[in-house]
Amino acid sequence: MDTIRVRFAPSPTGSLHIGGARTALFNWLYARKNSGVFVLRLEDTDTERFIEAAAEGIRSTLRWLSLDWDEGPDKGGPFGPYVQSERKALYTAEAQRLLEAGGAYCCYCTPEELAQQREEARKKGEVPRYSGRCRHLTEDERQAKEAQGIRPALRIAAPSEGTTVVEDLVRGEVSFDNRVSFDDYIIMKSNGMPTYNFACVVDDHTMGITHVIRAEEHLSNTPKQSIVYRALGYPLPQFAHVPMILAPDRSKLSKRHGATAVEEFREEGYLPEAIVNYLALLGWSPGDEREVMGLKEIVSMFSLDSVSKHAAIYDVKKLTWINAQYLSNLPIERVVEVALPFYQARNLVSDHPSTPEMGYVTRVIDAVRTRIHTLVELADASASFFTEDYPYDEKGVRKHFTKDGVAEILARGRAALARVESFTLEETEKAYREVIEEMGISGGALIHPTRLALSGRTVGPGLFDIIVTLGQGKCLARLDRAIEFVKTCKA
RNA sequence: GGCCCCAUGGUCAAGUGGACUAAGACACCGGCCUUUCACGCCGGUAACCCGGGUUCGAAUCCCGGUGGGGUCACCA
Repeated sequence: MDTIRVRFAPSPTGSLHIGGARTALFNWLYARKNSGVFVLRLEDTDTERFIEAAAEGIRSTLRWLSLDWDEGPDKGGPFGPYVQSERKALYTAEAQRLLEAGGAYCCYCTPEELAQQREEARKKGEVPRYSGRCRHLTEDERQAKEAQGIRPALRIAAPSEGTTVVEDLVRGEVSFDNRVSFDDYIIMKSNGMPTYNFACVVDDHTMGITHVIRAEEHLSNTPKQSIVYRALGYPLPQFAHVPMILAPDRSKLSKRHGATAVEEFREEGYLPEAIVNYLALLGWSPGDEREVMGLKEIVSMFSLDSVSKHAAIYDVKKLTWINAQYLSNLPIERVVEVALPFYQARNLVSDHPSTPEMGYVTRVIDAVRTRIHTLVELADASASFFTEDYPYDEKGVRKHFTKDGVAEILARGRAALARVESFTLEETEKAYREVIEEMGISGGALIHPTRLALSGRTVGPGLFDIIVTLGQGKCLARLDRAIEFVKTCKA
């Protein structure tokens, strides 16, 4: 059996959003599962909307998600180039071949005329369709247009009767009535660039793509492409139209819906492991109760048969939960690796941390990581471990610092910690328990003010984890500062 | 509007004619654990869009309706 070849073909007009990422993921999964080849191709035939930086942005996002491609721009491969604007000659040649075979014709209508025709059709309540006006131009008429210097676009001579059936791996047979489903659509623009429905077919064929896996929005394009395949004499690939990802208001994803770009999730502190895991679960399921799965496990389970047909609405809450799962269960080294930039951006950790500094960061992260959902939350929640200049939570101050005798209690705690020789979890806790017993107070009466004193917060890791992580020196200094602060509170 | 796709809790989703008194997860609500907050554990609320068929039997098959989505560019 021939090697399976799939491709992800984004157009560099913006950043990669989660819908595109999911399509890329399914292609990648299918390739990896079947020992196939995953091709990346850039569809940049729209010179108007092309954004220079977008191509590299998309590539780096894919890399970040660890969706690596076997052939593509930057990487090369036997079917290159992998950028459509560099394949113009190929499209021109194939279009010419089609023109000569009578499968296509020159259209001299201007975009303005066409827009007007559409408008008129719409007014009359008719379906806007190209009239076919230029299809039957005589040679003289054609020459006249050429003489006027009009650059023609190329239209395909589409069949106007019969049906076109698309064989789809997730939807089965889908048939389209040729009389009403499309008209003589343009395959080459007057500027010499191919349109999507043409370039896509030429590339998929010449790149040996065996399975076209893409979002459902392309399903109604498929009969058009199918006609191009036939007209050019290409064999048809397998098609699989995967369900779309919709915004929470059930509409198509757009920038209007807040964070939809993968990069935004990255900035908010989501891990690639979590994003990829969540995306895999949107429109696909392993068939059992598994949810938190690494890419390797997903690959082993993946199949187009188990891809669902209906669109899925994405739910940030579940993504956030998965993110939290990874944050607390991934090897600590990995969490430190991805978290470090967030600490550095806040100037909590130096740009080139020393070994002891890294050791400290690691201990802090390990103490805090089960309580937060994102890396932003992680850095925020542990900020006070890295600065002596942290504020005290206002509500906490009212609750714990204004009680009678707090200064005394903190002072006793400080004295107890000062006496501890081996600054461990067991010893520090033992010292504190003794204070509690001696003073005849509840544990909370000492523990809560101390947490506030040491971290400025009322929530967070277990108190003795905080104490041991900070170390004796910092603890004593922070308690001194808090005791002074408590005194000013009363005044 | 034409064409196409889809339809299980708020969301993801299992289910492929009898094991459905319909899994599981997120979210939500209780409780337990605990020095706080989380984590974890236990429990709860909540769904087969509607109407016709087919069948001994339908969430599952067929038809119609309704609803949602997509698409109808010299965009991809």
